[in-house]
Amino acid sequence: MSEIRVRIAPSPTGYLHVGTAHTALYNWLFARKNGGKFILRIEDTDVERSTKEMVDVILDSLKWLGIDWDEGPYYQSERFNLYKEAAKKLEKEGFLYRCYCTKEEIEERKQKVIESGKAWKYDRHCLNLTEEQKAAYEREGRPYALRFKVPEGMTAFNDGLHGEIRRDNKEIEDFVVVRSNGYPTYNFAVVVDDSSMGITHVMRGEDHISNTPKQILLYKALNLKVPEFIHLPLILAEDKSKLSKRKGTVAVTDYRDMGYLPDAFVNFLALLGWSPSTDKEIFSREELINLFDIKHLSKRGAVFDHKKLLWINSEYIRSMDAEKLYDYVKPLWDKAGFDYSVFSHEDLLRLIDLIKERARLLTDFVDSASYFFKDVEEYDEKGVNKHFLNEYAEDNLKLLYEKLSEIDSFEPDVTENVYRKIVEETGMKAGKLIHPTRLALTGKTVGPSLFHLMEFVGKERTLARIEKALEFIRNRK
RNA sequence: GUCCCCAUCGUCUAGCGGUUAGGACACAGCUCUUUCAAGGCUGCGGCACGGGUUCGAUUCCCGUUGGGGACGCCA
Repeated sequence: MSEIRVRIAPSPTGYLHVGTAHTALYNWLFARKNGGKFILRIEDTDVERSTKEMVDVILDSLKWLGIDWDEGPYYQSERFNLYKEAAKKLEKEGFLYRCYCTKEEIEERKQKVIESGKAWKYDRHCLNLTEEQKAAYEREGRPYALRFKVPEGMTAFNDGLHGEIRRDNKEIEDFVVVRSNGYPTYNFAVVVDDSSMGITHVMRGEDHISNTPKQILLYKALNLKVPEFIHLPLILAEDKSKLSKRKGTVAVTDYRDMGYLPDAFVNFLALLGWSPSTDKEIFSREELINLFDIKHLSKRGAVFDHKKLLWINSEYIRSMDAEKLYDYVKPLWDKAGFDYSVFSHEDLLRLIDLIKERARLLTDFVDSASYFFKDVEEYDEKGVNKHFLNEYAEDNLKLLYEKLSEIDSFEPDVTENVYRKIVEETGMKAGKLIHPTRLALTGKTVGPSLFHLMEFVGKERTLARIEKALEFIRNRK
């Protein structure tokens, strides 16, 4: 059997869409599983809308996802000769004809047909031109597009997921192959490229099913080998329609910026429309590659479930070791302007271990951990009412200040011992000491184990913050 | 409107003629606990409908309904 060659062919008219990332991933897994090649091709034949910036974003997104390519990126804009040649050949052999219709002319006729309640299909106006008319148009210097003359008959293919899909050619209009500006259209460029790149399996979204017969017609006209087609179900928005910009976040870079881990994101994407038939949910890349199999693809579109993504992400964060996490977190701390020079690297790692138990997003390492690096600016309002403005908080904090001043080590068992002793001696509930302290030290009512976080806040800052809290309480009373 | 695709808990899914229809997320409750998470336990909840085929259909076939996609000189 010959080598498997697959590709992803994003269009640089926007960011890398999660749907594109999804098909990229499946193609990549398929190639890696079977020792094939994964090729990247940039489909930039739409010169009006394609930009270099988007090419960079797409490349960055793929890299972030850890989806590496073996060949490319190829740019369609650099392969015009191939298309030109193929078009010339097709025209010479009578598969194409020149269409001089303008957009407006077509639109006008289209409207009429639709108003009369019929389905529109290009009316072959230019196929039926007389020689005189053609000559007149040429003399006029009218630009023309090249259309494919769709023959009568039936076009069928065997989809790797859906089985046989057939379509009456009557349903297919004479589609444009080369635009009047000389650029090839998608359907044409794809065929030329997939063929010349030796693509054996075309795995793409099922929104391309309707393009496939057109492409097969072109393969046949060009006398080329037709690849295998596998049409993947789409990723759906909450309302089950195709996921789009309007319906939520679709750019891969946005997920990166929101604090998702690439491995978690890939894990989530992999499970959207494919299942390894096990009870497991968390898979390493290697496992995904080993388990990936077209037989276990789903045919129905899958709703992008943000809650599950979040859960998977938190699973990854919790099980990742601190050193690795540090690489992701450090830039975020820098960006937030945190001064972490008071901590040694080892301390920072232990700090990460402490925070990661409760983190769901990488941004949580900033949002719910600022008190390790910065002074407490404000207190949670509900917490103030509950833990500060009562009959015991002030006295307890005063007492704690005193007792904590007397110890030098702020290791968890030492500080905890201070609290336990007070509890023992006074018989009060530990919570009456712990909750006010937490609020004083962090400004929050939730967070890691108090004695563990206290270790990192340290004696000096702990005492200062208790003092500040006492002042706050006095002012509020 | 025409053509095409799809159909198991709210969501992602396992299932490939005989199962108490399994798991995960979410949700609810309990538990653990210095808070919040995490963890543990429990609960809620599903084969769209109607015909066949068969001793027997979630599973196979047909139809209905529902959802989605494509109908560009976008990709």
